[in-house]
Amino acid sequence: MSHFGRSGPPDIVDTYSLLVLNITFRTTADDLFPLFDKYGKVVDIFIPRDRRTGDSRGFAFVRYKYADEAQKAVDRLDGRVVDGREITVQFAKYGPNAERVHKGRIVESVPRSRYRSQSRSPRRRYRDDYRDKGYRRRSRSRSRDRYEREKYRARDRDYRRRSRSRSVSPDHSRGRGRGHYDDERRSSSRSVDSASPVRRSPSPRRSSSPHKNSPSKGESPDRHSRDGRSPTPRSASPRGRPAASRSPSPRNSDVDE
DNA sequence: GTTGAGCGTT
Repeated sequence: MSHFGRSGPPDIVDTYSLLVLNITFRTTADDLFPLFDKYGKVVDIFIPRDRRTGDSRGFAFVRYKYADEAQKAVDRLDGRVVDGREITVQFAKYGPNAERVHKGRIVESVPRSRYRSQSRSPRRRYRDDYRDKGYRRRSRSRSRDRYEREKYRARDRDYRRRSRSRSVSPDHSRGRGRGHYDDERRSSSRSVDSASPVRRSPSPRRSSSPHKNSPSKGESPDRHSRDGRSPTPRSASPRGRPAASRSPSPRNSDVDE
């Protein structure tokens, strides 16, 4: 996707690619085009984007027609603040096909015709390539990963805490004084046993209406539900319920109220 | 709505 509407690389011959780093994630080729075009003839501008989300990766490739212009652009645009961020302009080191590039110009191309004969060149599809490089380079968002990790850790912590709760039980260590106290302990243990390992209600509140709407009037919203159609309009076929075991309240039909 | 080392598309 080039800025010129062409598909793929227009013509990498006699073109000098510049790598623009540190650009904002919102910066597009349209924003970089005028800046780079001012210093020379820009052949094409390409900004790699994530295939999953489609977001910019934060860097772009600007191809100039002449090396001197590219050099000038690098010298003039390198360190320029674009969109509130300092961009880094430098010559590309590698080409689109992993070719060695010198000053943005491809000086060494991969001899695919030669390797074609040999099985040394495995047919790496886009998927494979992506899985090899893309995912590894995916650590572009450290904060996000950290956030996810934090979440995970929180869960782990909760889990651990629950486990510890049981371990803390002194009844295990208390092997002394087992008189009538035993009864009490048993009672307590039983209580804890049936409350701890099973499942603890994280929300003891009866607030079952998270709606921010606070009807001061004595309106009955449930009436709407009841009076309305089926309380569980999950599918277009209310009768086509293949799950017979999914009846939370079998007396729903009985309930007249 | 967020992020930030790096090298690319039909």
